[in-house]
Amino acid sequence: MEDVASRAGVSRALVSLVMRNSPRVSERSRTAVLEAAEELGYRRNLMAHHLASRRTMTIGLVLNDLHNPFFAEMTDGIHEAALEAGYRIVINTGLRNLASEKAAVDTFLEFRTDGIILVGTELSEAELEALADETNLVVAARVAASGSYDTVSIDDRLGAKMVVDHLVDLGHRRIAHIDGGPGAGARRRRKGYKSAMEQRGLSEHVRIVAGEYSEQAGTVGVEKLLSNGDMPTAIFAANDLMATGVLNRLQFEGLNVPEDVSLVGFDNTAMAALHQMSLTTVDQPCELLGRLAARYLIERLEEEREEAVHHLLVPSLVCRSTSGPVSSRTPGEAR
Amino acid sequence: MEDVASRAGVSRALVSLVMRNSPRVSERSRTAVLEAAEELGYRRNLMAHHLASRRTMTIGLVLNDLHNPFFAEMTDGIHEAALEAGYRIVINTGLRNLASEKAAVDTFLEFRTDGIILVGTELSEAELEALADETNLVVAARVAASGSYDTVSIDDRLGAKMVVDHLVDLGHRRIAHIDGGPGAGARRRRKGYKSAMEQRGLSEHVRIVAGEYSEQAGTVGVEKLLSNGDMPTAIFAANDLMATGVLNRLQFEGLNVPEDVSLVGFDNTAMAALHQMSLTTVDQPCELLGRLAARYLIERLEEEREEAVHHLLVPSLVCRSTSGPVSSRTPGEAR
DNA sequence: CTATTGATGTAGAGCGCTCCAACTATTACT
DNA sequence: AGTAATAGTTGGAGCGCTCTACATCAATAG
Repeated sequence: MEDVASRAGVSRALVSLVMRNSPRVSERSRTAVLEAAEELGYRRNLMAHHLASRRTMTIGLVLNDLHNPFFAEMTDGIHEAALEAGYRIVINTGLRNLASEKAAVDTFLEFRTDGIILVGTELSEAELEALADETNLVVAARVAASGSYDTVSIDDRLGAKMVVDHLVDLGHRRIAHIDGGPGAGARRRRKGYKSAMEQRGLSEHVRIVAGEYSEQAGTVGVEKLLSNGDMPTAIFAANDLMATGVLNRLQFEGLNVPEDVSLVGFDNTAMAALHQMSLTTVDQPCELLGRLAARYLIERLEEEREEAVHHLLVPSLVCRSTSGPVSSRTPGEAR
Repeated sequence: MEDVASRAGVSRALVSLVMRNSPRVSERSRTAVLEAAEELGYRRNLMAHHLASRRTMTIGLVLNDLHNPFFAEMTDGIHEAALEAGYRIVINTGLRNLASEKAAVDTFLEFRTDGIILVGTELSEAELEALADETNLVVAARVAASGSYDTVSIDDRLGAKMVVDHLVDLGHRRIAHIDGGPGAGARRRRKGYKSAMEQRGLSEHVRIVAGEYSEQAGTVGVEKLLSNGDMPTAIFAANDLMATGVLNRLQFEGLNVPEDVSLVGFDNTAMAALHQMSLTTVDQPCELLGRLAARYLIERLEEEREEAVHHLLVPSLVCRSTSGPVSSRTPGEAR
């Protein structure tokens, strides 16, 4: 910077002003500085910039699983909104395990990003609370009632209820759910499933198989269902990724979808819309969720809002071809 | 840091040593410092740390498209290798367009990450060369012979040749290729396709449709093929993502795969293995590619290697159910 | 002709850390 | 005891920037 300054015949401070394109610089010195910088191949050092200004204009984004298209779609929304407001995004991945997620968060904390957006976090409420003490926090794809950080999510419970209602309306009674374990919103989807089943008088048919948000878990889930009592006539998979595993395994076992077993997923990722899958699923407006998450974080930064905002979006059911009326065969002989 | 030092009854410099866990600190002062830090909720400031040490121990990773599972799988490999060597990864996305990719690169340059890994870049050779002048650079999923940066890739040409040979061996002659436009390796795949066709004496049947690495492009590609002369008996899509679009559209048009048209993709992403797709495709060892990319970059950093390394992996063909012998119907009447 | 103002420009302290050279305390060896 | 080596510790300069307070100067006003 010193070099650029002397080359342009101005002071270091002036170069700094030009770099931050301050309006109080004359056209003449501005171009002189810019030229000098260009000639010297000067590039400002963000480390020093941030250290001195105590602002990074950077948002840390922690994605739990790069493999799930849901996160990619959400990122698009966040990216766009952040860019519009002049913020830069830096991503870290949680790799679907707590330790890496904490490492990712720590990195951002040490980098002093202006704020953090957690998408699909597996941290406990207490940990989130502590984190919100240290930085500006927005949690996406998870519901919470905290007073110290914002959340943006769809109503997972309602989504699960829609699934159950849809299936029951098609005549299904024995509807199993393969859950998402510690995944984002998984608990709520499970609860929603359970209470909806009870509401429809099907408490005795509630059947929950432990899983996680992965294709693999879907495969395993089907195996468990098969080896373990009557096969249900419908399966509600906790997300689309898992649903692909379920579909795979069902077909492998010679079961037809939806004739023998109906299948419903959750997320409505691009994958679900593929002709080959054509999965009935619950739609989440991913991009909108992302935009909102970014917007709320930026609000905290720019307007210094302190009270927490909790935004719950309403999901909708997208009916495709993996769900259909319950078959006329006697239940259980599907195998 | 000052506070921690005085609380622990030592000097600032000692606290710094503890934070970087230097071995030349006595157990006693180490625990004293750690305790004091804990009590004060002290967290070192990476900005300052990096500024002073002129090392960031951070690798900038630019992914071109979060939506393509190929990138996710590759990231796993990079992440793992980097972590083992004590480096931290920060991701930025290029959003499949040049401007955002440049912005992503600029961010890393300004952040002074120790090096950059570009996965599936669309930058020109000249731009890469210039970039390699400014930082340590490894380019993955792209072939180049530069002397100033490393590349790690599979042999796209060979992969394309394998596809053509496979299809020709099945009796196909009219094999079309929907290309990947500016995408990583797309040019080489196109060239490989062309020269393999020529080698097999099928120059007259070479037919290339312009596309890009997206599902959408696959859909459009099929439309172009349909509306524009004889339908080929086989389609070679530039990557799996695009192949899903192709498959989709073919089925929508009432064409059976592989009876009417054979389809082969490229990448062997998890998607291709799904029972619903069961796509014949060229396998890229993504994780290995990632590991290698990270390793080469770290070599540059730690061993100050200067000569460029170019690592070309051999792809392999995975035959699934979208490719089969050419049908006996007269070509062209498939529709 | 001096005072006021607004537009530009500048010096210098400081952001939170690392690194170097130097210093002290301890142990080892003749 | 005397010297050397080793281990542990420290002050202060400096990383590359921003920010505050102030300086300069031409234009306008009184």
